[in-house]
Amino acid sequence: MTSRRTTPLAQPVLQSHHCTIDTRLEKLGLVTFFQTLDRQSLHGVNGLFRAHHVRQNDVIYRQHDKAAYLRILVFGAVCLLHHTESGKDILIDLLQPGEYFGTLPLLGEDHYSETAYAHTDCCILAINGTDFEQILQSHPDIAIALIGINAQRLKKARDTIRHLASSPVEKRIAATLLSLAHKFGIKKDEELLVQLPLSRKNLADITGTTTETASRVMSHFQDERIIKTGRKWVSITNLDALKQVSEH
Amino acid sequence: MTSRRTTPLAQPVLQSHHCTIDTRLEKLGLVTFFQTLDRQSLHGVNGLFRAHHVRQNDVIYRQHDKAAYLRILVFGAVCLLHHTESGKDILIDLLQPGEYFGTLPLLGEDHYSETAYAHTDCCILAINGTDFEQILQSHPDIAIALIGINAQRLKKARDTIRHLASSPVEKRIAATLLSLAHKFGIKKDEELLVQLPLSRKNLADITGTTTETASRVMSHFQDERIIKTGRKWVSITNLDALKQVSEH
DNA sequence: CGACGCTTTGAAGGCCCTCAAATCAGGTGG
DNA sequence: CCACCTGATTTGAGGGCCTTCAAAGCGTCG
Repeated sequence: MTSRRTTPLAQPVLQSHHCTIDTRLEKLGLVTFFQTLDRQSLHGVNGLFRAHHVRQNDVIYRQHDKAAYLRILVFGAVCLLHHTESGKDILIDLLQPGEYFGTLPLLGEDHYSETAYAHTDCCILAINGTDFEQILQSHPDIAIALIGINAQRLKKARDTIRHLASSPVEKRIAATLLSLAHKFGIKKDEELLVQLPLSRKNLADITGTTTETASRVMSHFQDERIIKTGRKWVSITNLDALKQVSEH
Repeated sequence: MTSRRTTPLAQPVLQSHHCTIDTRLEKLGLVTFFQTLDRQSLHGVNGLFRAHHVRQNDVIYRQHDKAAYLRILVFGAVCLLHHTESGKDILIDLLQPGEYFGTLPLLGEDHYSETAYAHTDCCILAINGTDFEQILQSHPDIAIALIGINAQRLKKARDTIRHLASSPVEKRIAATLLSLAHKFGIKKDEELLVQLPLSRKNLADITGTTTETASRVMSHFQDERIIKTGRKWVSITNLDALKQVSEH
């Protein structure tokens, strides 16, 4: 290690083996709505997807573009965000491998209502509307599972609304850190490291506040020994204290 | 008219004919996810629903109750709201006839995540999980339509998030009035009357503000001749001006 | 008519945004 | 390996939007 890096984040690199048939099948099987499929059906479904590699910060699709593909993240992290007329961005979600995104006219939306970009280097599978409709028509189970996933997402969105409408910034940020730790956290020593580049601006866009306020809150949490944090990384050192703040 | 009522709202009364077979079929057919069914299938589906009458302010189900029925509103208006620990309520949605609400474990949620109550007297159809699963399994079209409806709801929730995170109260209230007018508005003279009891507190709970602030904004709009308003009613007199405020 | 509850209005104060500038980490190229 | 440069983060001061608390006004219903 001759490097001077101080970030504790692992920096995974996208390699060819991430898109072998085996990995693809594994990730497809991970997607909740394909979980009921056996290996053979999975093979059939796999053939309908095309794989793409995208570099960090590359845009995958833009808000208002015509909805053309449903996508599944195989490797990396994808960021979904809304642009508002006022210029402020809202970070809707950060996705991990196995999650789906994008939409299709078939699913009731003619245009993407958010922009998706590669938060890190990514490998992504895409399927068009015709092929996906074929899958849904022949596997009602998958359609039902998809309904369930969407219900979860709706619930999550409503939680966000509740927080925005009734919680002060400190509480919202605490709740956001907990949810990110739940999704991207890995145990490291006695800490819970959020394995994901996460800037103050990212945090601000998730919680609907400003970079400066997010910074102030994070500094405060660090003073209280609840977290350790640096440039684009966070590690939670006192989970209970953070929960306390988020519930207060 | 010997009454001293000054509210311009019509006060529809729940009567027996609202739950005749014909009305039930009509409303079932109205629900987006049953739109593809022919009359005969609709008859079959209808047999699986049970009708209930509820009085204004009666609770239909409570947040955290075990999810047991999917419901369809046939007559009246239903109000969905979240309770927060801090005691503040968030009004998620006001439903009109033809909309569905409630959920089922089948759809990915074991418990209701909001409370539903009758905003006016209502007639409601309910179906249990077993029967609904049977419908979904035999009609993939319906499952797909349901996915579309949920996508719409998710989109709407994200719009709300965007507004809460980046718009001042006045803009949020203007947007809310427009959306309510779109859903419940009826032309009356040169105005657009929102045919729904709507208190300042209701408005505040939808927009994530307080009764007092909602009142101040509404008074301001009335001063500007954009709306006419009174106890639990609103009528929009200058739609363009309201749009202007909401877009600013 | 009388009372309850919805609505309005006022004043004070706090939370958070805005604007501005300094500091710092990490990558780059010499 | 070091100096520089870019972009992220921190910190401060000021001010505005909204909430909170209080109290008065007024429509509706019994």
